[in-house]
Amino acid sequence: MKQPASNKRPQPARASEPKQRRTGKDAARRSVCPIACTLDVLGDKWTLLVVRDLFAGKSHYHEFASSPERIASNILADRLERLVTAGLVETSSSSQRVGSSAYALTARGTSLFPLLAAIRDWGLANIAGTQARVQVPSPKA
Amino acid sequence: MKQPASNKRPQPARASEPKQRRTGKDAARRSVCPIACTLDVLGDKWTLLVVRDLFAGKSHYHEFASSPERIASNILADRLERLVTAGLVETSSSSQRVGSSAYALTARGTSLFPLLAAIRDWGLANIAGTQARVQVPSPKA
DNA sequence: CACATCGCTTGCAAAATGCAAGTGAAATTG
DNA sequence: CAATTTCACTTGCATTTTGCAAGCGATGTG
Repeated sequence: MKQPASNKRPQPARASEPKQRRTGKDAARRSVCPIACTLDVLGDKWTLLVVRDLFAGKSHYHEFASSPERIASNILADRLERLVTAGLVETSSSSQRVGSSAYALTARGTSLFPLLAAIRDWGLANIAGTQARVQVPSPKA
Repeated sequence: MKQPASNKRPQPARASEPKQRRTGKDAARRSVCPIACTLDVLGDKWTLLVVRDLFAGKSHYHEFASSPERIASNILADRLERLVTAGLVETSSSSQRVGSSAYALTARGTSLFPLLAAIRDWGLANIAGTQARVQVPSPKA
């Protein structure tokens, strides 16, 4: 126990602070930085792959699940739920099944295209062996 | 124990396959998709914040550590090491300390700027309360 | 109506993360 | 120049997230 005898900051300990751990779905925003805030939503290895698949025209659970990266089923369900919560994806209940069946990007989700394109372009230019597949869904094919 | 009696795929079990778990630092590439490959390198909540700080001119460990998001020390050390391994960052041994002291983006690291800008722009446009700070390091100030 | 498929859940082990507290060397200070 | 402070990390540990396999109910199909 070394106590340098000064420099103590005993932290008054307000009794009603829940000791916020910065993790979990309800984690507080880390800062006001737009990069940090975007990463709070999209910053992991799977979310943007689901978005990529949505841009590629996929809409069903098993289509996402059968992408070459083989996302685990529980992770996929979690990411879809988060994307819906974040307002980037909506479940079109066209066939109104029990579980949600068809997913689609919202307008806000579609606005991710430049971001996704920048990531794709960087990968193509900087990682050997990568191949482009996703195309811009041409407005008037 | 319900065994549907058919549809069994007993997986011949080649004795010499190490049962690759797709996690850890040496995880294999998940696909040839440039987006997936980029996320293999940058896909987490912290890596791009370190890159952001590097673009903002920071170069020392304690500068990254004192960013508003308060990255944990062990995570910061890990991310810097990965960035160096990935060839995006180098330790300039200008003052040749024991621990590496000054970090800087390599040319490949600098090429991340459009990606980072796209993320920043999306955040600014789509997440309320975000504020831009990072500026393009003007080539001829 | 047996069976396959779809859209998820569940259980569990392994890995990553968050946090606090070191540690050792260099720089600073008295 | 001894004492302290700062810097750049490490370490230990609890909690959370991930990966993987399996299961499960509700359709769809032959």
